[in-house]
Amino acid sequence: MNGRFAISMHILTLLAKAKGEWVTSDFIAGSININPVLVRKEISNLRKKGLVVSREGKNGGTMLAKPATQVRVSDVFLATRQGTVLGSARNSPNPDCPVGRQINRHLDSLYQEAEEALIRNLGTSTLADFVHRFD
Amino acid sequence: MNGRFAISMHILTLLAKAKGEWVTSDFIAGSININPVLVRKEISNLRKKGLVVSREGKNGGTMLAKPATQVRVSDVFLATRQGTVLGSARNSPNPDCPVGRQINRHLDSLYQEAEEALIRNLGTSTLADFVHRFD
DNA sequence: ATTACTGTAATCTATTTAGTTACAGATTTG
DNA sequence: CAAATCTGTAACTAAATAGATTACAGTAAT
Repeated sequence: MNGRFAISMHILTLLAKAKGEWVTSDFIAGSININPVLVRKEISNLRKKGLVVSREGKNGGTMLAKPATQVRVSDVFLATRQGTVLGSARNSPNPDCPVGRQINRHLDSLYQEAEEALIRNLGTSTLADFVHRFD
Repeated sequence: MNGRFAISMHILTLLAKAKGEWVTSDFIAGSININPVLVRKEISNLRKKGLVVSREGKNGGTMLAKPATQVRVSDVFLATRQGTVLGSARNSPNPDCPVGRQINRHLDSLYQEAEEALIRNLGTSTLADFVHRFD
């Protein structure tokens, strides 16, 4: 995983704290200290995953699609990950070698089991729990 | 995590199967299908972590430093990871924002807990278990 | 009509990761 | 000791990925 999870958690935290208000991508970008376009791209992804809703035009912005108590941290993780957490970089091992021929398959199942443990852990807390950590 | 974990698991699997033989980086590179120098770099890291031993000169090579039953997959993970599994890319949030000021700290503890769950999972199997998966 | 937003494509830059070349040092073998 | 075969590393290049920027069309309020 990369910084996208962090950006999404930041966005969602701001939205949770602004309960019921439309928050602009410029405001969010100012808090994260990144470009507003990146924020909108990330929001676009969160919207596709059903976590937020947006409104265009003047006084527009974004808000949570559901209460923060109903968003698990694992939902955010699943929304932002690409590929696997462990090795994404895939080698092309030698098919003439007994180990090379099978290793990707075995690594895959190893990755999958480990990732399930990770997701189970992230599934034990919600966005609301995370927001409660802030002063 | 990146491809380094996969490369290290591949190396260690070959070493486990060649029990008691000095295996050359060229042979390993041929199985993984990458450059021998990359293999030696990775071996250098594994050696520093006490997982393998090497011998220079003619007929030299590398072998496991201890039985495959005594190497947990989590040891390999810990030997190859850099930074955290989840967000490595760190933003520099706005310190004037209450959320921006605290988020890195809260994300850190979230990451740490999740990573511990991952490591616990990887700690349940050994290199020997992994090697047994091969035909 | 103007202003303040979102949405997205296209492009550029920076960072990270992987691959390569080059060569010194170690050890065996003849 | 000389040749052959390895490791160990530094220095450099290339490729892949992530992040930033520009530009502009579309939408909604005033």
